[in-house]
Amino acid sequence: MLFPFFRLPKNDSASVIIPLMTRTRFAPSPTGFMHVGGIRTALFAWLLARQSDGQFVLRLEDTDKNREVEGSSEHILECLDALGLDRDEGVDVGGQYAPYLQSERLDIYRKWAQKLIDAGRAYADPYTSEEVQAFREQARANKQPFLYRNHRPQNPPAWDGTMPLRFKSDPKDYKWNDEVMGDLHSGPEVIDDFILIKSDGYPTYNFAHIVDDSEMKITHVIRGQEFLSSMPNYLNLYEALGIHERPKTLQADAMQGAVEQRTESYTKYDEGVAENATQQSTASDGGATGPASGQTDAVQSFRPLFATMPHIMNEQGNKKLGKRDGAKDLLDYVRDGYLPETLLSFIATLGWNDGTEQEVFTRTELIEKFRLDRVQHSGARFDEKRLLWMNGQFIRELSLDDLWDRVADFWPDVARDADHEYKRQVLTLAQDRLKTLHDIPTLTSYFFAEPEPNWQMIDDNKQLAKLDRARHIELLQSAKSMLESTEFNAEALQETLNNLLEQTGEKPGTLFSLIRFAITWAPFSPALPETMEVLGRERTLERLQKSIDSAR
RNA sequence: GGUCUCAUCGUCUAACGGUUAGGACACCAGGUUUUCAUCCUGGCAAUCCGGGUUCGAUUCCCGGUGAGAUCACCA
Repeated sequence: MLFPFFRLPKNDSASVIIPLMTRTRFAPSPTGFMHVGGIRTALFAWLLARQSDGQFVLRLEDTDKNREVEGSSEHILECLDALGLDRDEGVDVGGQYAPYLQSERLDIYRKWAQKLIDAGRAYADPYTSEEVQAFREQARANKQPFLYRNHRPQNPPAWDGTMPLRFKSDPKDYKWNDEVMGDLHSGPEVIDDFILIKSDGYPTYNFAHIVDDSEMKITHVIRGQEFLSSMPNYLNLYEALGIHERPKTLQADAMQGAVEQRTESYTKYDEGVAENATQQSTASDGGATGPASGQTDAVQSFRPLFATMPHIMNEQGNKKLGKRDGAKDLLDYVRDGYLPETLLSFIATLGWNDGTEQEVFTRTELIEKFRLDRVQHSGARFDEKRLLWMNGQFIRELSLDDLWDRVADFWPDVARDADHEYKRQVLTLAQDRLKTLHDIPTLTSYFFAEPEPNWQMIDDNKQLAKLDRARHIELLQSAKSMLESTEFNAEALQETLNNLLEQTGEKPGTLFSLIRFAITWAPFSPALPETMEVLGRERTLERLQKSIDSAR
């Protein structure tokens, strides 16, 4: 019922969808490397912010000091940077709601917790973890779901910070709307007294994210399906904190107010024009939660909209993709020669499409076309073959200059000191054969180093195996003598090769394969005339002779 | 076990209740006067099952079944 987009009535042109001013956040915990699942959540949040001139916030949820992994904060930033997901606010760039590191916000959580205690909605948990565990096992033995609130202490001690602080829940039915999943509902049986603050003084995710999203005026919470079953608890906590759903009318007003100024907003990101965001939030009558709005305190109490992403499944399709189940570090894909554009497009289309038959999207297209209500409800499997195909598509679209810059780290060692212009020629030939930048060495090595003849390759070839060795040599000798008097450009070479074809009476598949092997000794290579042109007369003829000499 | 979510070719997916169920990846075949690749053409291949509503159901409803998630002092 609450849609983040407002569709204008159709006038003369096609209908225009005006995005609501959004503040989204990506809030990972620094507990290891990032995989496609995490980065997709970040991407969608980023797209939502960018398509509405909103803000994208990076918050780090480092409240579990036991699971924290050294260096993962830097890793997260590296991943976001690799895909060009820039932050408007966050741990690395600051912002008016700093700090964005949860471990530096403990006093804030403490303050909010105190409000709950004062209101009688939070209490100290007097049990030891062993005692709670016993309750849990008892419930299991009775085939009952475990609910802590069934053991809620009659007279809990005053909370001194050494015990966990629990939420005193108020179990009830809930109905709510999810921007992706649609209308959802739950019963009281799933609501429980969960822990707000742990005995080590850190808040749990369940508490901290609600506090922070509210303080940071987040409008859209995007997260995975694993949080769906916690939603009723969150709704109960929002209620206890007096944070209400954003009224529909206010939202509509906000969008209406934004209409005049937003009609051209799509192109602003690419043009680097985003600084009028604050003006707009003022103009939108406080409905848009711009930080500079004079009415932010009123806005602050609104609950964000929720968008639940389907899981990305492992390759067997039987489990949520996870770090322990073969999920790869996103940066590994970059190291393996996948383009950021590919990853962006691929990850976006993992559970989303625009309803047309378009398969590949540029960054700008994603910003224009992404819609939460077109996100899939069911989990999608990660298909590396499709990723490979898509990468080839993007590589072929690159200009030579662009490709040149990107392959700098992928050349084989033998190419290190090669002539700049020569390397560019080689790259030109290789471009439409590359699937990843990592393919560069296998595709180009023989342009830089003399290949070792390997007649086994010829004997393994179906066509060439039909001829005997003497014929192989005879053909190569004919080729060599004809090529000696040929100008070494692709056109002339092609003509010579055609003449040779006529003269020898061989089929192209036979003759050209033989020559190709004798020159490259590689399983595959670019077209023959072009290859010879780039190699040059001297080297081509030398290699032919060497191959003839090595025949056994 | 409780609760929640999901269900179209092998995979990713499209289809205001009326389509020969469309596209893409993969695979197979053919073509582009060499191979691998690119590119082009063609082929294979799907609505989980059972009821109901309807003139008509992939689509709406109910029930199965299957899959996933969750039930932490993790996020």
